Amino acid sequence: MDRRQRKTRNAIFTAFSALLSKKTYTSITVQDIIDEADIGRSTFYAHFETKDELLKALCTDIFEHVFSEEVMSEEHHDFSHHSSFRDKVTHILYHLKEKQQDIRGLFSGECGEVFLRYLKEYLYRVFDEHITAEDNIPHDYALDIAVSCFSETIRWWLKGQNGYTPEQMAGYYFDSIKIL
Amino acid sequence: MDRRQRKTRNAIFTAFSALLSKKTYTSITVQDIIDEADIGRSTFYAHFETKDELLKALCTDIFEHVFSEEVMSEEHHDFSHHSSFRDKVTHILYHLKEKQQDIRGLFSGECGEVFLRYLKEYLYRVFDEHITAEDNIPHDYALDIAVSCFSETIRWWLKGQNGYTPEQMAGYYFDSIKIL
DNA sequence: TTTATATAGAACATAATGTTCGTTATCGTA
DNA sequence: TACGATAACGAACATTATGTTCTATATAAA
Repeated sequence: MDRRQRKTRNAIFTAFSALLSKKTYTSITVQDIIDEADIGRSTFYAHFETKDELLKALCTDIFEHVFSEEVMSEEHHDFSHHSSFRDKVTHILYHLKEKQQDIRGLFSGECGEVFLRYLKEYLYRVFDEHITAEDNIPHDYALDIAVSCFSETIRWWLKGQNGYTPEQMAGYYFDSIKIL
Repeated sequence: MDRRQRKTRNAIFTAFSALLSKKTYTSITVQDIIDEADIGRSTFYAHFETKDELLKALCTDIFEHVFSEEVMSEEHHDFSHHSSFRDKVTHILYHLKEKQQDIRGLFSGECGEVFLRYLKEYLYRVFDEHITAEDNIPHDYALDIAVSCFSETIRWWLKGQNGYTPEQMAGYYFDSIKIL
């Protein structure tokens, strides 16, 4: 990828993230992004067909980090092997904490729908093997519940003052759901 | 309220619901609603300032029924007294089933965000007194989990072929969550 | 019947989207 | 470092949807 393209793409992402922390998704116009990123109009459309595409690209960008195996900070190194499901969950929470600035704006408002759908797509893949068949309860229902409870846990965590550690949140999560 | 107003308002609601089952919220234009409802342009704006206001009004309309005490069908008469929390939940599920045609379109797509926020507002009020303090788990977190798991239960239920009864769904719900 | 008001519908202003194209700047490479 | 490719610029334009205004007409309530 051309250095100019990388630079522009990055400028758009940064501008978009900054705007999302100031105003709501629908109220942000392409013009706003162009002004904030300080790029030409046609340049924006050369990169993204629509504002929605940009949102999706930003989500993909974030999730590629959040669900990566790599270890960023020192402190959560212990959970990176994630032998157990609980360790895996904790590992994801550490990654989310690192990206919390970018994520906060995405959770609320109208783009929450898109963001959540993407988040859940990833979570379905990760959680699937860990949800074991329960008596009477349909498997896909149990998976739905496990996934949406976890995304709700993330939302609650990031929305607050964030005085809780990833380990604590994993604890709350596992203490709330019977089916885990 | 003038009979003409009632008629128009109803035509708009019906048209909007019909459109929602065909296409997505953002792709629906005011013009689409006007055409479908067969009303004049200025008439629409006399009733609703924006498409979002219409969506909110429709949600309010539906929830006023869903969370009402009244009993519609015969079969769920037994749950209308809702002495226990479980009975109350079952009662709500019966009401949701009656409105399922209107609700399906609202759950998916971009208006899902708005619909869910409204749904959860009601659920918070209903559930609050039934979520008792647990050891270690913050009360508002427990409430969040209870509410979002229930709305996910509803989503899962209405999305499927709906071969499950309200009683069964209440059962699944209570069997999934520890904190109830 | 009368009075009030809701609706129809055309015309208009506004605002955002998305495209086009000639020019300029920057990149990767020979 | 010079050259060819291509990305960015930015003005101009077409298109589309929004929301407003106004007058004539139809319908409701009394």
